[in-house]
Amino acid sequence: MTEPTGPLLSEGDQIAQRRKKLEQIIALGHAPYPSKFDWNTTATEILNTYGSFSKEQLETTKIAVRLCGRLMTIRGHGKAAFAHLSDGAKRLQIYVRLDAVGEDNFKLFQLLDIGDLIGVEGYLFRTKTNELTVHVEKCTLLAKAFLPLPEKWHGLSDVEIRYRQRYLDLIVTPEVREAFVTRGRIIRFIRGFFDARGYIEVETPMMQPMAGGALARPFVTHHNALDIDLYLRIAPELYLKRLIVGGLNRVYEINRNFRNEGISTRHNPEFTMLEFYQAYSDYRDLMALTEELFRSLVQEVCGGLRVEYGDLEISFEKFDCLTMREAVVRFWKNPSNRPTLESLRVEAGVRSAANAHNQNAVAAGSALERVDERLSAGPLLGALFEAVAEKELIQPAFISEFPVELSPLSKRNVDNPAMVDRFELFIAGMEIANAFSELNDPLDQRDRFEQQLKQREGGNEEAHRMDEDYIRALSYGMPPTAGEGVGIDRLTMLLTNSKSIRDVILFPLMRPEKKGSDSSE
RNA sequence: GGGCCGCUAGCUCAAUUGGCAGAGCAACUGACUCUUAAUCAGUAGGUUGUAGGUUCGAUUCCUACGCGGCUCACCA
Repeated sequence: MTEPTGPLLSEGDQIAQRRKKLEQIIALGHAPYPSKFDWNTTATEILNTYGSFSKEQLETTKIAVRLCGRLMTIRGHGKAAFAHLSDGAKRLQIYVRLDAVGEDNFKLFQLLDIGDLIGVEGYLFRTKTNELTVHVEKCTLLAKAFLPLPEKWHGLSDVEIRYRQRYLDLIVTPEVREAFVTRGRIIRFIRGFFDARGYIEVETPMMQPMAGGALARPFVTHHNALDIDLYLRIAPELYLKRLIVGGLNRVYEINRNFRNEGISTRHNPEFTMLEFYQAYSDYRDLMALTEELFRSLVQEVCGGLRVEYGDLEISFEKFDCLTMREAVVRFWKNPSNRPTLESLRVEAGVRSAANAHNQNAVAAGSALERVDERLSAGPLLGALFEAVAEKELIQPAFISEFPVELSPLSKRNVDNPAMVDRFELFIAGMEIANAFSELNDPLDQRDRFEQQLKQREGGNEEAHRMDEDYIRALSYGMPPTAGEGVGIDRLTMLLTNSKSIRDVILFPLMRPEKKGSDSSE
């Protein structure tokens, strides 16, 4: 026979077989790729509606159905066959027999493969084993699958293929579909939550002449007509606060941020953030709002306030509230050199704590992370917190009292200007949210930017840049405002019990697949 | 970027000290009109991630590279 052309053929014999079958189907007079199937129900709908109907009920009231989906299994018995049809969400069994569909249609059915998309019409009945099944009277090919699906029993377990070919993962792994359905519900719930509270959803630039609002390295791109470099945003923060200046007193945005950093189970270069800003409020107001948001969200999505996360059980019934200093003291491992709350108020105390911590770290081998004692007092406290406490914060905990050096956009604490009015929410050892009272003093903001510039000159590529227009905006007067960011991907991980961020991002960034070999073909 | 691990048929996995590369599912041929991991009989399917090296002989040992996973660093 003449060899069919095309790149697919080189991938294996099964593809050639399926192409041949399609030729035969066409020869039988069927359209290979019809544009429509006139369905009136789905597998999910049938199972929901008639799942409780008895055999007798279905016999007396013959329920006619037309549905379509993907063939997931076929069990042939000569002149009859059972198969399962998936609508994406659920599978419904179908029963095709020669005397019910007729000889021509049965020929078509015999040319179908697992993976094909088909439509069937018939009526519902229950089999001997009491499974709700469609007694098919006619089946139609809607699209042929040339590539075989992964094995029906073990499914697809190669994670690389799962991420690279997510479509395939979605076809054969029901939990994956579930996770992304949940992600959609989470985002929808959040929108409803803020809409109900008078917030306006806005969209601010993803491409910015200067990447600000966070401390991170940006991606660079170029606009040809203006001949300028642009940065993919690392945060929407400074734009959202410009809107507060403009009188949009409550705004939120759910959108992508891009950070040119490493990839891990908790980091994807593009990730989704919720940011919201509320005028005439401070960070304490947001703490209350955050608790309310999380409790109602978890209740809605998980049906209760306790969720399983790996080996952990997370309870959203109670949110802990600690200062950074308190957290360091509480989770300090070695009782013989544990610092006191008071000692961590002053630089000397922080330094001796850092020194003691590093001694503990040496004693503990590689189990404890060391801190860089060259840091100044504020960042050193932050480093101590990360090394000592962060991973221990399993149950929801607000951490407050951040050093000003770590927070160039936050308002100083009235009583202690070395600290800012800020909190972060930690759950399962992950930072989930970050909020603060926004710095609205343009002079202080300029000073903070200057400090950042010095760090940048010192080689810190993540330090913030000077944003003159942002200072100009603040100079028109910004009301006292509180703002918060919530990492949607990590939140989704928690609520879908996913241990990798890649399991909640449909198409996580992967190194491109290497092209098949050389130029000789 | 560092460390550790993995890569064998379309999929899921085997292969003894280095000695003919196998099974199940999927596919193909045949039987079978209530099966559900359908069953039964038979057939085909491989440059063992890539490139080198050691060896009479490499899936197995060594080196480099590629891709991925976990982990550490950085961050959210």
